[in-house]
Amino acid sequence: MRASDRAYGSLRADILEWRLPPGTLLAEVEQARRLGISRTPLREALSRLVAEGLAAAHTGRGVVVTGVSLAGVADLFEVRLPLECAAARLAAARRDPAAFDALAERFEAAGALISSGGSDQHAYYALVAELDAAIDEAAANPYLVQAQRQLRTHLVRARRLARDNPDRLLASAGEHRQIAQAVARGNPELAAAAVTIHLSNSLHHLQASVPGPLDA
Amino acid sequence: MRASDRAYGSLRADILEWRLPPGTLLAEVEQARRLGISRTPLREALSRLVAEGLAAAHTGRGVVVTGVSLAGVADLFEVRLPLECAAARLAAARRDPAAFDALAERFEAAGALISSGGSDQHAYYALVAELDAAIDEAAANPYLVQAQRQLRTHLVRARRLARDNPDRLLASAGEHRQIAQAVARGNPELAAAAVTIHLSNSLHHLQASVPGPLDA
DNA sequence: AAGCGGACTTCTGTATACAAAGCAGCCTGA
DNA sequence: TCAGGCTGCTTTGTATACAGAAGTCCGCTT
Repeated sequence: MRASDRAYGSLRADILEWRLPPGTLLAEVEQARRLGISRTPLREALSRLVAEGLAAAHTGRGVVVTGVSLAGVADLFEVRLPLECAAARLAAARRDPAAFDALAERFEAAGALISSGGSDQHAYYALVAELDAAIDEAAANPYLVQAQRQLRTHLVRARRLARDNPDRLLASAGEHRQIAQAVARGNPELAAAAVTIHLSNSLHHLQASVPGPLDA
Repeated sequence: MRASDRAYGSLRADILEWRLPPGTLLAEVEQARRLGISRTPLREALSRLVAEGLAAAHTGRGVVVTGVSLAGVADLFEVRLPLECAAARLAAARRDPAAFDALAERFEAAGALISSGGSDQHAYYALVAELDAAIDEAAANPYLVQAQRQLRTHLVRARRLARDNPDRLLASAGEHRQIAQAVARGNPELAAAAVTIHLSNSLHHLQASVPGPLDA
């Protein structure tokens, strides 16, 4: 594996998990030393982060980790809604029913686990990622996948703005189950409706649980 | 201006205008010599092209210019439709009426110019780009703008698959006028409908006028 | 004659050295 | 005392040299 790929993955994970919080200056020599590589591959990693919107280049001062604001989250969902709906519609038309039936059952089990108090938030988000991946695969559209990937990257950071409580997680599991079921049944409009409901609730929860906006 | 930026812009324009046709191998040393720069900034330019989807990295063999296929165009429009509709809806809700009234009039004038036989295809596409930019600005959503930019890049190349005739250009001008009018009136659903009609016709024209698919 | 193996060639990936540009801090002059 | 400019220092941007890997071509073997 290339050093620039490792650097990119490492920095990306650090930013997504807030180990490198917004506003952090990513100086080339400093980060290169930290990751044990030279400046050349590090620069490539940084340019990828900038292209992705996770960092911004300040002329003459290096790149800084970009911020996540509440207004930005609203913008994010304005684009997510039509895109996720389109993905769900396509997936419903082209899906393998068995795969989405299985996912629906797993979301039902996850709901039971959450309500019994034994939930693992990390595992739950991994399951959500599985559903997203299954929809992407069923939609079979590289342009859609790429656009979704960009948005989901920013979504991961936005999640940290809200503190998920068990109630919301339980509701979310139910909404995801509905999405999986609709796709499994091959009903595009039902799938789009389920996605609309989920994203609407998700955004509302985010906006309601954030104390104050964080700067950029 | 940085050398890597110039190289990126130059290569991007060369690919979009088919001076570097699909399948062309972009060897680092060769391109660096051609552009009069060293390999380091050239590599950065190439990585940006790869991230954008205009080139693909073949391990051990450099990067090659990606192809445009008819199937790819269908995928492209599957994503364009929901995204452009969303942009039109947002623009209709947030627009400055005067700007879009002016654009509508210019499309009407362009239609008259086309039907009189004095059309300039390049100038017409520039006008279309102006409408796109106005919608982006009115929508005021950076995530949307970025996603659109990616798709439109590929669209520019796809246009070369079809040979535009004056009839299609005339119809296109009318459709764009309808979009501009709908946005000017502040009617989101009307704007989305106008966009749907335009994209549907546009894709149909593309698919009907292409003799055979080009490989990747 | 055809398939396989090895060495050569050429390419990318990485490191480092150099140059240029921006910023900060300080000094000087009014 | 404040404004302006200058110096030096840090930082990025670029070039080049080196190493590793992959592909290719030729020759050998079967």
